Order: sequence, then structure tokens, then C-alpha cells
Amino acid sequence: MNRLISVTQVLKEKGIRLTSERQLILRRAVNHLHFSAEELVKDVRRIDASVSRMTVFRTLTLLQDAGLVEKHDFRYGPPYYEVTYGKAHHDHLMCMRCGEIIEFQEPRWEPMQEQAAKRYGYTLLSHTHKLYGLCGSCQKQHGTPIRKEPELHVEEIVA
Amino acid sequence: MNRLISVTQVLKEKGIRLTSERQLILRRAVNHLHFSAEELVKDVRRIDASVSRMTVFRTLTLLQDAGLVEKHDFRYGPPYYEVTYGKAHHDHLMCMRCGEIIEFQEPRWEPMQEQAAKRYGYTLLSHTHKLYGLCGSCQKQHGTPIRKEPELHVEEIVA
DNA sequence: TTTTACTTGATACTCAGTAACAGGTATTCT
DNA sequence: AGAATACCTGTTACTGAGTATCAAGTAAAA
Repeated sequence: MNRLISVTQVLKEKGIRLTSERQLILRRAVNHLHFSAEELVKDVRRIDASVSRMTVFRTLTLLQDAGLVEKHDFRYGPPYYEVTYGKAHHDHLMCMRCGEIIEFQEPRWEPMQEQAAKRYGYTLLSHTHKLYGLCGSCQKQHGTPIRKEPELHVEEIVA
Repeated sequence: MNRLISVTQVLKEKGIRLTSERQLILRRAVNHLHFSAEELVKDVRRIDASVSRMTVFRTLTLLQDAGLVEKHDFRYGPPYYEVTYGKAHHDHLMCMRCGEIIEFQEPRWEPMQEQAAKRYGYTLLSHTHKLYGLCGSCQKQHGTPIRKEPELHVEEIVA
């Protein structure tokens, strides 16, 4: 499992220069599953404070454009990034209380999505599918959820 | 179709004071299908400049908490808000080039989502499902898409 | 009528980036 | 090797989308 090496390989093939800053950023990124941009900045700068915030952001968009990293807007909290290179496409399930994120695959849905898009004359290029709920242990703990939902739903939980 | 009246009804029932500012904001909100916060601010202040940006934001979160308005993070552009009160749940299909947003219903998916969540011990409370692609007329217009996708995908389009 | 609770606008701040630009480092060309 | 070019980086400043604080105003309740 040396994802880092194959990622740098891909960058080289795309003619993207692999500077020491980018190497460090990549090394830190593959080390997290889901991370916010600001988290990555802190993480990188803790190791080498001379790397600027800008470079982290720039590298992040670079990697996104190269299709190696994906950005996910979850409903709660900041956007999360994820190194998707070498991973199969997957959807996300998030616990609204503790914030746990689970990745799951559901390939059966893809033809249906394709079909739905086609109904409106669209060609489908990508999609995001996110489920929100309560994980097993959070279901047991009553009280105010950390990440609030519309009243209606909250009532459902408490009941 | 007087959605405004029933919305204000709901607010009254929830004990939310219906001030003149909130009334104006609501009136403008139901007038748009999808709107960004900043758009709504401009729209409201064009009519009554004494209403502050803050009040618009506060009202927006108020309405979200009451379950009357939903916020959607699309991959391209700012977050969009939508008055969902009185509308059935729906998913979204967005054109990556022109930004058109189509709402569609796919109730057959819901039990499957329920099931996926259950597999991980989760109780499902809500979900977002967004499809991205090119609409009919944008498919014909070659050239650089306005809203860029990872290289891999763009190649697919052009090919 | 007075107290209390809710609303509002002003100001300042945060978080997640983007833009502009000058200086530095690689690459490539000759 | 040296010059020209392209690519990278850090600094500073800015924007967009909000959040936090607070004082003043307004409405509701006691």
C-alpha cells in the first residue's frame, strides 16, 4: 500500500513538478482520511512552518484538477478533502451527532442515476450522494444533537 | 398557490414573531426557486435598504431551523437556498456548464438509502443526492466548460 | 406599567478561499 | 555554460459567506 509513490508517479506523468513542499503536503494528505483545508495547513506547517497557507491551497486545487483529490461539502462542518486516487468511487454516510463519516459503495445505483439524468436530456458526469443520520452509539445517547437538524427531525429522534 | 400565507401560518404556530422585516424577506424568498444568501440580501435591500444583511441571514437560519428552507451546497457556485415548505422531497441535477438546476423525484431510491444506512447501524434522517452533467444544449457547445471538472472527465466530454 | 424576552442594526471577526505580484528555482534552448 | 522561459513560492490584500457581540429598540407578559 504505497499510495504516496503511485500518486507522485501520476503527477510526474502529468508534468506537474514535484517540489519538496508538494511532497510534504501530499505525504500529510494521504495520512488523513478526511481533512479540512485548514487542518491540512496546520498539519503541514507544524512540520515545516516555511510552507505557506497559499501553497497548501494551491496544491489542493492542483490535486483536485488532476483528479487525485476530491472535496466534499458535508452539511455540517467545513468542507472535507479526501485523496481518492486508488480508491473506488463511494458515497458517504455521516453521523449528525458525532460527525463520523462512513464510506460505502452502491454500484447498483449508478445506472439509475444515469437514467434519471437522461430523462432530462443530460449526460451524467458525476454525482454526490450523502446520507445523514445517527450512528449506533449516538442513537442511545439522548439529548441535543451537536449538529442541529430542522425541528421536525429532532422531534423524531427524541421520540 | 399562496405559499406565503401558509408559511406565515406555520411560523405563527411555532411562536416565531412575524416582523415586517421577516415578512419582506419571506416574500422575496418564495419568489425565487434557488437563491444565494447574498442574492437575497441584495433583493431585499433593493426594496427596503434599512433591512440589514444580518437580519436576512438570521431569518434564513430561522427558516432553516423551522424546516421551511433548505440550504444546498452545489459543487459549483455559492450555496443555494430553497423554500421547501409545501414541496415534496426531491433531488437535484445540475448542468456543469450553464448552471441550470433541475429538481427531480425518485422515491424508489428511498428504501435503498434506508437500507444502506441500516447496514452500518445508522438510522437515516436525511440525505442529499446531486447529479452533475451537461444539459442538452450545453452538450452541443464544445469548448471549455465554465465550471471545470477534473481533467479526466473533461477529456471524456471533449472526446 | 414595569419587567422581560425577542429583534434588530452596527461593528468586528472568522473561515475558506482567490487575486495580484515580486522574487526564486527549474527547465529548456542555443 | 548562460540566457530565456516557465513554473513555484511566499507575502499581502481581498472576497464571500457567514458568526459573535452588543447596545438599542420593540413587543409581550406580569
